[in-house]
Amino acid sequence: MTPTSRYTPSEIEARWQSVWEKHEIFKAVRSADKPKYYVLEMFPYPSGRIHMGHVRNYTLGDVIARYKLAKGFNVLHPMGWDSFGLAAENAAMQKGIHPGEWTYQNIADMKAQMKPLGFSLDWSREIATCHPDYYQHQQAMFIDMIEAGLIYRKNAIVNWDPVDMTVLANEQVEQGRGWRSGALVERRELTQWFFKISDYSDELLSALDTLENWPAKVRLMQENWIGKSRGLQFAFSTVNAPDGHDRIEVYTTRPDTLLGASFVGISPDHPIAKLLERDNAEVAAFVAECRKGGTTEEAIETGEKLGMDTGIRVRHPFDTAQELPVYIANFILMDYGTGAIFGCPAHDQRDFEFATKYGLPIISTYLPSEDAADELSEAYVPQKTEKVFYNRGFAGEQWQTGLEAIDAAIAFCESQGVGQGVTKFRLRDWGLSRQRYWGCPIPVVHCDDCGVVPEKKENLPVKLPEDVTFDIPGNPLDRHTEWRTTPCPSCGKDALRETDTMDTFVDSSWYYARFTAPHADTPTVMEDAEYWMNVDQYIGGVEHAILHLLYARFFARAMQITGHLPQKAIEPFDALFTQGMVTHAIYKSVGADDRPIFHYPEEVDLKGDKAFLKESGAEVEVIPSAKMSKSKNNVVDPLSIISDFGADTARWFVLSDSPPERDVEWTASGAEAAYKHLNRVWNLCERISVMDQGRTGDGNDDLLKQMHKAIHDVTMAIESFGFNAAIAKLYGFTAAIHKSDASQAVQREAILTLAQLMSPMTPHLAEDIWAKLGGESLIATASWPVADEAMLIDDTVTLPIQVNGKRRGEIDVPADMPKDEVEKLALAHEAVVRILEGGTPKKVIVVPGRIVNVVV
RNA sequence: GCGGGCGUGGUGGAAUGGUAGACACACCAGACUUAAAAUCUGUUGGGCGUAUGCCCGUGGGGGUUCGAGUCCCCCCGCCCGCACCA
Repeated sequence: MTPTSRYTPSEIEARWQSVWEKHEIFKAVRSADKPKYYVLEMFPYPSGRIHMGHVRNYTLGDVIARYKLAKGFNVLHPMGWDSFGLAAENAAMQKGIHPGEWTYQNIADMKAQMKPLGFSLDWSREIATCHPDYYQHQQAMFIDMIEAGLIYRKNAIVNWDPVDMTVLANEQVEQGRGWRSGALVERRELTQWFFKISDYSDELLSALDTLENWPAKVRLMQENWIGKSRGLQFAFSTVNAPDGHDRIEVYTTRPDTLLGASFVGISPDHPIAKLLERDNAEVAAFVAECRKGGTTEEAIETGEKLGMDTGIRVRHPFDTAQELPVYIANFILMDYGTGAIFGCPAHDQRDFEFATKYGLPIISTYLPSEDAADELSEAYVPQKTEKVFYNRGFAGEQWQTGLEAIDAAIAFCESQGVGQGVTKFRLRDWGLSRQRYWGCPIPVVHCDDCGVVPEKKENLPVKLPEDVTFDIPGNPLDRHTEWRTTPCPSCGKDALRETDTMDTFVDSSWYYARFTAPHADTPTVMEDAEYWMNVDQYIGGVEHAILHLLYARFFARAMQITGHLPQKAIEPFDALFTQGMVTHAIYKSVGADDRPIFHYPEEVDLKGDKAFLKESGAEVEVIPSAKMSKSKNNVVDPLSIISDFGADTARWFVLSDSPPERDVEWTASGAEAAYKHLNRVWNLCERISVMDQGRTGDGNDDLLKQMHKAIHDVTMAIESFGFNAAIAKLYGFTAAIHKSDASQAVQREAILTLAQLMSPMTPHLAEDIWAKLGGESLIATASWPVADEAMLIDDTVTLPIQVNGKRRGEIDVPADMPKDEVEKLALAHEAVVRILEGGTPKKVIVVPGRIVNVVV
């Protein structure tokens, strides 16, 4: 049979997209009589080009959105642009274009590239964070948050990126380097704005337990990042210390090792160290050395413990005759705990190394057993949950776990007036000031008389000036006198605007809320937020597990406090899904100068698992599956895939080959296979559409059963994010229709159902089949098919028969046959009879509908 | 170092504790064709004197169970996150 027409995705995809657009199928309108469903994919930075990662991310979201729409939900599925950021300024410097012009052009380009993919997006809600329509509301909320005490200014030692010439938050420093520039981060003292996220440490931590539909991995990463610890804070009294320092406060999570203390260490940034530094050249030199090394990779790798005896001594709180030396040590951080520790070399490897180096005593407080040697060759550091023998314990039993001993030690110390139990967090306040142009201006004014004054709300937005240049390093706002000069909102005198802008993570911390009322003249509208929030399903890369997702959780709380979000939105993302990357093989050869040459996929021919250059025929090395990267030339451009095969093929393939949480390898053969399959479905539709309508055929019930099974299986698979499994079922169902000899009516019903089940993945092809075979209205608005339970039950089942757990045969029995009859049949099976040799089995296990196991 | 995850054919991957390898790729064979492409059909975990039979097989070793890829313990390997955090 020859098809009367060919599958031409370019034609049908454009056609259906315009139909959907015309009918505003995906426009979300609040409606009291329908349950809502909010699907959100992490919005993109407008680099100007979409990549396969975007295609995968938005396809996953689109499958959910279209499925939920078919299930009768009022679906909100918006898209926007995370469009402030450094790349625009870099482009401005390199190409002499204004960052805004560059950004808006990229947005237009990317949108044009996304449209052909046919996502069910409500473009009427599109937002761009760099637009004053968006950031004026961010400025308004900033002012509210200052008033609510959620934002403050302080002098702080900050991470300074010397390449990007800006401050970075702790979260943005990776291995001592800037997360974007890769430059070694320096320390600078600046006056900065901070969000009081640390006030919410405990809350952000405990609320993680409520996020049941988040990946455990992400919750754990946040838990570790927040870093809660319980310990004892107390003071050593000093001997011969400088005036005003008759005590040194320390914090420890192991107060049970207090009797093993052999020294006190203070940070090079500790006030005492700073005091000594002033009039002691030796100390000054040492401290300078520590600071220099502090953040370098080298220092972390070698990890050499450096210390310097200050000459100061402290008294042990439980044995005042015992005096401990006070060292300045390079491994003690000023911003954790109190910036001072006591060292217990017996039970801390780092302290052990330090004590060995400087000849300090090593005193154990607990041992693995009562008769264990008290001389240690390395620190003894068991798990806190392990029971150990306390030879120098001072609270509780001699045999107890570390945890018990710590609790007992805190209680004992508190009762003796030596310090108190304290809970500390690793999470620091979020520094949001950036010395950049292309960000949301911080809406405050610095007045000589009134100090720091928030801008009046009626003066918002504080718009970025357009007339700026990037020919000089640094922030152009600093040198824009006209823009900077403004009347003080409080006294009206000439004053200066703040020239720092906000960290772009602020922009992405509330965009999900803005989508619920994207054109409102307030940041949010309560009724809309009340209706649409929370995001029912959020989808994005795991790389945002800490930064973005923690900030957004904080921001939702801050917005709730300032009246911009309802209480219910305090955790804005009900369910989170983190998808894997799209990877591709790398084709590599070695050039004349021994340098690797990376070949583009289109430059090589694949023969089996080997690859040869098209030009020369030379074999090249195939490095399996790595993240798509421009430098490795293993990038596949979605646009070329769409023009070769169509959007449906691209969508089908990224879903089909791997579970969505795992990486998927893009292969040319896989993409072609997807295309071939869609062609088969198309041809099948052609066959049925020209078939004689009066045709009766055979196996009608059989095909209908397979159809209901497919409805059931595909629905279950979609519900559980098993899109690859759903597609496997769809392959099977397609083959069943293909082989079927059923009547035209039944085949038509089957393929219409197939089209519906495929429609979340390949919406254009599905729509076309629907139209061709006379489906009612549009498939995009059709209700999801429901499996008939009665059709799922088979009359007869094939039961495998095992003897001692090994399969020896099978029997076909009616599905409702009683257990004892099944047992009789099984025992009569020739393989069982042969093995039993006339004996009787010890036991027969019949699992109805599943298996029979005979134990001999 | 701490925390988490993963390990199944040539490949990507399926398997509510119940027939391991669904589905797809690749390979091989066949049909159609002058030929090729496309399309269609079929085979494909390993082994056994070739079978409607048997043995082995989910990183390795042990255990629980009538039955383990799946649950428990130990080990090995790979991946990810965090890390001078007191």
